[in-house]
Amino acid sequence: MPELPEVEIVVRSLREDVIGRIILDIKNSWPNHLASVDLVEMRKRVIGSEITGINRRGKYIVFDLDSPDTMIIHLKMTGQLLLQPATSAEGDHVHTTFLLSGDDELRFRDVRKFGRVYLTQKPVEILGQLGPEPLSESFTPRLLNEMLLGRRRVLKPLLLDQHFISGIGNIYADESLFHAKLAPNRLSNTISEDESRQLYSSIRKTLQFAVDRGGATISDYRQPDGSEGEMQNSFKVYGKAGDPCRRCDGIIERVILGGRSTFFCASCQI
DNA sequence: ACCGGAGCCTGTTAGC
DNA sequence: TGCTAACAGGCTCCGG
Repeated sequence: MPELPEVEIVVRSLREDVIGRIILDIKNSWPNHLASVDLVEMRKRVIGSEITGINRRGKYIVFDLDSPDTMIIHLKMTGQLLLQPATSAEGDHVHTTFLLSGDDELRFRDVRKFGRVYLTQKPVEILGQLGPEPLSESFTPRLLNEMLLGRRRVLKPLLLDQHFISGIGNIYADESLFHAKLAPNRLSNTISEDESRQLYSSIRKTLQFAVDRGGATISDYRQPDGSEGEMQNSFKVYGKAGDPCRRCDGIIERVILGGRSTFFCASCQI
């Protein structure tokens, strides 16, 4: 579900409301949610710790604690992190809960249960393989051009590869390729320098535009206060099969690439 | 190195 | 209306 913009919104919201709080208790009703240590170990190492920082790396949410441990959460397809009064009704599909000082609970709701909570003293072992952050200063047109030429892979699946660039998912890959006027089945080593520059700027603009709109709510995504994003109203191709292209007289098509639904206009994406 | 498929899970929707 | 199959924002593992 959530891609970089959605995770970024969650992180900003939690950073505002959760930093400085103490984790007082942890509950879990779906053991597979806890990826690196079980509940007993997790409680032993985390209860009593203060949350000192919250950051995003790719689609991972990284909680700094005032202990040697770092807690890392991945929402995968349907995960939500909700900050709610501890006295409020928990609702369905909440599998892991953190009771925080201030009488609020941070609730990890996750319908499909793909999400994961990691606890580690070596976060680099989880985050170290990720590709560059597309919105960071160090991600430059020149770097992207070199990265594309260094591979011979189909463009769309390559954009989804978190080792290549981190944070892009199925929606924003398609939207970025549309804005760059590039066909999703192009091979990366055939992208010209000019096309590469177009792709660079499309990725940056698309992601930043989505962040500015609070992310996209399709079914599950919510901000931690429960509110929805607006970006779903601005999609140009994602989920638009059969619709007229917004840029030319073509029709948006749906194909499968790398096992994922891919929406594009075959007339103007070349 | 890269690709395709299966697997992890449940809920919703499209099609018959 | 009711059942079944397909599909969903992610990612990892495996075999070829």
